[in-house]
Amino acid sequence: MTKQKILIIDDDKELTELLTEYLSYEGFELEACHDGVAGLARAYDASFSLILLDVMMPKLNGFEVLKALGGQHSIPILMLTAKGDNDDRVRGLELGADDYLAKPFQHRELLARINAILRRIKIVKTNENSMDNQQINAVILDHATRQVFCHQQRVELTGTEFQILDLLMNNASQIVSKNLISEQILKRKLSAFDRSIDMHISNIRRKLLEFSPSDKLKTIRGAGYIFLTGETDGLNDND
Amino acid sequence: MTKQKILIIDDDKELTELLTEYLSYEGFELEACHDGVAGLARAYDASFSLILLDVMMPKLNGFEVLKALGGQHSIPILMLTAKGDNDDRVRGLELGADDYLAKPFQHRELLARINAILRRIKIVKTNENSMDNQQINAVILDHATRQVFCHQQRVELTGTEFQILDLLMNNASQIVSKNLISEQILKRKLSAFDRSIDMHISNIRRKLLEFSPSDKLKTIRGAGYIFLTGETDGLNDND
DNA sequence: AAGGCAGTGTAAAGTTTATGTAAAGGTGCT
DNA sequence: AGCACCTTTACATAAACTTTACACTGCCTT
Repeated sequence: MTKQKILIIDDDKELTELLTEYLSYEGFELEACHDGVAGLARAYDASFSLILLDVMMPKLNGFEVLKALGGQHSIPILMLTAKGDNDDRVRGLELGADDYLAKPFQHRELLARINAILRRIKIVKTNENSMDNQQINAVILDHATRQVFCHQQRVELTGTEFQILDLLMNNASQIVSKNLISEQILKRKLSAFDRSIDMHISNIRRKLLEFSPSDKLKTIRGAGYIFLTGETDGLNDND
Repeated sequence: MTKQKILIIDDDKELTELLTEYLSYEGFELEACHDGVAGLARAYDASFSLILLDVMMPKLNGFEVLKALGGQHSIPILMLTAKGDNDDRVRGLELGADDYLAKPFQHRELLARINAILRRIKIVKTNENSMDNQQINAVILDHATRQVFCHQQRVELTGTEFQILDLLMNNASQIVSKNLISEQILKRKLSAFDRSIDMHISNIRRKLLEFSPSDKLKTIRGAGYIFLTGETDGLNDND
């Protein structure tokens, strides 16, 4: 990953230099603006990961910059201020700031707050792309793409096979009856000589076994099937 | 949108009741736990949007809960504490908290901080899915001019085709069901033998293929379509 | 222990259903 | 009317699902 860029908007040049040095040392790339107008102009550069915004500034103060950005700005903003008073804090947050730190502050706290914001954004982004996947016993099931992986290898399943495997994995280590599978997936009562489910199970088994040494579906004669977790749950045949 | 749920973990029952009342009034749904163990158990319920976590608690304190959650927890955490000292704040943030508020606090500031965190998450999520001018897999979609380019070549799409491609690209690498396309774009329920979407997809495919060697729309039989990113995501047919 | 029986595994054949697409038909706009 | 677009129809094809058939396995009975 490339260095993350931080924009400092603060008229206190001594402070910006100090912060530049400290945060550079921590692995960020810094850029400083010394008044609100210049800062606002740079704030639209999407390459910044975060903005440190001072409140007391010439031309345009921090609150005015926040207002100009409209509260829905895509770059997170951490406000800095000499005043520590409550109303200022609330006002900044309500105008769209993500956090608020009163001067003077310890560098370490600033860093912790910066990292907290960036970390949260990263988590959200990651989660967006890989939400409802479950992994059990080397089998990964991805609902968004309807893909299945077994030991990191792509397994091609049909829609019904996918649904049955999903059902079994959602009830891993528990017996799932053919009856339930039939009603839940095939949307019909299981009738006397219906072998469809046996066939689907057989196909899932075969496809998974291409990439795995052990059978992950255990048959319980007369009762149904179990998806094995692979842990020592006494259900495994191969141990 | 449904109410957002907040989990309060704090042994001070008077405080949790007060906060429950206040935040309920502000449109949140609250649930309280009065010790770290119970709170930790509930913290895995993904239906919560945010967790308010007290530091001083019986059984398991706030820091221990944070540690147990492992710093990569998908639910944002706002720490509450009686101590206002700097080291505690930094420690909480470094352990994975998103923000830190010292007791006693004004309700309005708490609300402002909660909203700041939730707002940021919402912005990130929205941005992830709808850049105004996105390019995926050599296909550029420009909303401003409603133009589409494939490998730098202009592709003439009709309005519906554009909207469908937009929807698919906004959910690149994810299955988009015909049902969703129908309701979202055609503004009607997908009925039994409606083949419109198949036709639109067919037309988009044909037009894109004029300028690209590979089909960018993958059919998932019985489930829908996927816009392929072209990266090695295992979805491609041509590799 | 042998035999029978019901439940299961699976290859292969048979059937159904979803999709691709050309072409015709409809709709609304200029 | 002419045009652009959307929808419907129709048929071909491919994929998925079910049924059939037979082999096998475990369990019960005798």
